[in-house]
Amino acid sequence: MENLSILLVEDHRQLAQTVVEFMEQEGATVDYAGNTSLARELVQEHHYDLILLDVMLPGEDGYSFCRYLRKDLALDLPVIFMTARDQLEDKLEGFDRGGDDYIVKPFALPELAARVSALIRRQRREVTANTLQVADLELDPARQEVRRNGQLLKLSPTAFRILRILMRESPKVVSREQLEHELWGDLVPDSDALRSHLYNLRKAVDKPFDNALLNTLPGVGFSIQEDRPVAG
Amino acid sequence: MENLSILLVEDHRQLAQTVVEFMEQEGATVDYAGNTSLARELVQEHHYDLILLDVMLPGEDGYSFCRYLRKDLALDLPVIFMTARDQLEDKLEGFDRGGDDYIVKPFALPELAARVSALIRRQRREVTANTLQVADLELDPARQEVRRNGQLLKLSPTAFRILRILMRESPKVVSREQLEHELWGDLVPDSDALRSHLYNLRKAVDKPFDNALLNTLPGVGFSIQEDRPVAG
DNA sequence: AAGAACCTTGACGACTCCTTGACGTTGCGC
DNA sequence: GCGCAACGTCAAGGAGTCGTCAAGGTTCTT
Repeated sequence: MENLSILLVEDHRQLAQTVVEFMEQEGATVDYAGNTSLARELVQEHHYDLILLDVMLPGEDGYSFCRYLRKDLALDLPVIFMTARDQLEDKLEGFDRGGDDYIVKPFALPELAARVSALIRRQRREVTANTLQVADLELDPARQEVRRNGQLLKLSPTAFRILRILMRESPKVVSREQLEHELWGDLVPDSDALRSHLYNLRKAVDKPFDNALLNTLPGVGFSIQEDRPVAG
Repeated sequence: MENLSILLVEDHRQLAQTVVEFMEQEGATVDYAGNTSLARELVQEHHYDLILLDVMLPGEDGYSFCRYLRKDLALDLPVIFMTARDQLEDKLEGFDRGGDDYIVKPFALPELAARVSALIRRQRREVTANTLQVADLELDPARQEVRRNGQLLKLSPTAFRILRILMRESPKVVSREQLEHELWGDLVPDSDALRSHLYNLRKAVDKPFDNALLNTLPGVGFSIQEDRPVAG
């Protein structure tokens, strides 16, 4: 649960506070919205690893908000519905709208935490310690080794973590915010240390080779993928 | 559920048969094992998309089998525990051993099916559609890439956002107010910056090609679509 | 205790992007 | 036809971001 960034959308103040406190105690950072209009703003401005979503909300309901996430924003982060509605049709609707899990109130907080972890682990491809591969680049999480074209690369621990994030997300673009939060949580360095790490990472991964795999999209983020042709 | 290959590990004959029949009726192919030694053989010889796993089995239990899958075989396919044990510790153990979901007997078969689908869709990264398409124009939000006729276009972040909105709404016309609000919220620039962005967008999207896709409807808004008939 | 590895910080130039404003063009109402 | 408003075109300026790299300090190893 470390350095997870979670958005909680829930109109019951009491329950919301309980969940927030528990999750933060587990090491997550939690933003809270009591309705979907605030949630819509938050979701456009920040990166979240997972969303906890109540169904019955004032105004727009949770189902509709989930659909908006999937269709309009094309966000594929895990969504867990949390609701008192335990009818089969309600659950089916939740999954049908793109939800990943559906937990009925009242629930035990540790179970919620376990479901969150399970979804994050799958999303981050941490179910097994299999090696990640992008083009001729291989990362072995168990051995803490990175090879390119069979050749072992020497990376600092932080550079390794960054590369691992970029590779598991490949070919998606990873925002600076997401990287920083996953690396440091709430303790992001004052100055722009990420730039230095990226510089060193590039030096190790791309410099000794012909084609670059690590791309910068100015103002957007970074990605690792083969042959991103530069347009004129 | 089409063409899914599922392994069911369950020692209760009656329940097993019910689940098999339901899942096959939904279009899946189901192999069945009443104990983990058979399951171990099957899993090594065949590919499965997902495993439905009872906890209490003769001999080795489900937890242990799941652990074996993850650690020894390094298989990352989704695993759903199906069991009558509803205690919190049991559930936590299930997730802790690498399970993706945990459903308590008795359960409704459609709910099981929904959970299976949700896990498959996440595993395959099919949670969201990955590209928007209008005519020969394709936009991939995750990669932050736009192609026309297969050719990668270079767009500024704002131009990209505008195009994304227009393509999402296509072939509808998007008003200037809607665009400005979605781009900047309440902080719309003093001068008419949108005009510049549209100009640059057009330069990238339409200029290098024969036919224009980006249309202006004076006093109304903008749209992106092929061959818009001239209004009378 | 000495040394190595590592992370952070700061400086600098280069680059990108957004805004702004100027000017020409189109189109519609009168 | 005229005038106004909306639109297309384009360049310049400034804010912010990025690549580069070295120095200092902390932690870890030996």
